[in-house]
Amino acid sequence: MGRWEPDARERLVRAALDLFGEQGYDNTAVAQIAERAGLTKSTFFRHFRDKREVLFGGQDQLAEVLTTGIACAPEQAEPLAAVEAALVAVGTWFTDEHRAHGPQRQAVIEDHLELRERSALKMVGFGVAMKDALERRGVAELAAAVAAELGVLAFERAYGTWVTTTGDWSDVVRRSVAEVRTAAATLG
Amino acid sequence: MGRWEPDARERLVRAALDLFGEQGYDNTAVAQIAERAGLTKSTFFRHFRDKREVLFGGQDQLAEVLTTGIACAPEQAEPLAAVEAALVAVGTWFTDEHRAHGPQRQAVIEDHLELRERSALKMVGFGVAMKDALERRGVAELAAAVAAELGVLAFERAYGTWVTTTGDWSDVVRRSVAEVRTAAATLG
DNA sequence: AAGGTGATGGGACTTGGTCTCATCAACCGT
DNA sequence: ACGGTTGATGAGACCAAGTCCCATCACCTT
Repeated sequence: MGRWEPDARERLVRAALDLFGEQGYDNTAVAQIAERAGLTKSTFFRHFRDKREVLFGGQDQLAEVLTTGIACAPEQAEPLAAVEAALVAVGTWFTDEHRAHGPQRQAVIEDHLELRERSALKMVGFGVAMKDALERRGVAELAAAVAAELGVLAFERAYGTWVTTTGDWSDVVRRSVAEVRTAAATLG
Repeated sequence: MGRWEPDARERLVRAALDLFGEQGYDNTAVAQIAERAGLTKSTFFRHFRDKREVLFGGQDQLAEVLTTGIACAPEQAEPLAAVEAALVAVGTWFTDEHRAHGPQRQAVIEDHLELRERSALKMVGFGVAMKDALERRGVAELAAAVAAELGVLAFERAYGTWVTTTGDWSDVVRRSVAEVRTAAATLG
């Protein structure tokens, strides 16, 4: 295991969040993050692809959750229903710590272009994951793309309200999907 | 104007595209691009925010085209119709050179994560631009978000087929919007 | 006790990106 | 024609991100 203390990855995340809050994202060097976590720059880059990723770590698992969530949805469920099921399933992945650090994490991301960029990429990844999963269910390519895109939109909106309220994730996300669905239906 | 030759920006773009094609994106240093263009690293970064941006330069204008395109759409046009009008208007911005370099540009972007990341950010920007423009027309926030998102989807699909065929942009994009619209309508 | 494994430390190295100052061409008014 | 202004460029120092390679140490297995 670790050469000294365990949980190196989590220590790095916590150190990064703290330092970003204290002195800002740009004024914080990777070496400094590692130092506070009792590690070194080398180790940081073994755990995270780059400096940005420390704020998005683990979101790759989320794509898997979405994929299996759609795959395991009831067979007769229409595309958006399957998407909704998958988004609800994400709730089991959201930890309390996630919700606690949520706002401050979002704040850092909001005012740094390179972080919004990474966020955008993650969202695209979610969309692709959902689209592929839908197609594996037999949904037509175009319909899958549209449903996935609307799913991403619903997810973003749900997450935004979830981190700023006390509501239950499943409630929030179901409401969000319903809103997006009716909006899409009453569009053309 | 320029100290020596004019069109420094375009020369940089061309040099970058050539070098990326010859030796790959990662193996090409900014200094090298600048050198081939008869300039220096300093000048490169005066024209482009970073190395990636040389492949996406000018897309900020495109956001403006979308914004004004939506603003100038017929008043009684529903959201997606306004979006369609804006997307069609983009055709006047697409140059022949754009279409010529399109495929090779896309190829470079496709297999470099950092470039797909930048692309994703641009798309988000287009979405925001369209959403804001729609809201300024009085469209409800949610409906604007949905229409904008579907617009981005239609745009991406249209661009993908446009660069690989010989069709007219307005034809391609109108068809794409129509497809997305019916797909969205027959979803829930 | 000996060897293997996996994570870490450490440091050299490349390059993206910033910053500052000097330079030079074109423009403008006199 | 002359001198000052403007704007883009050149040059180089500088910092931090990210890569690479190898030594090191804890832990586990045999």
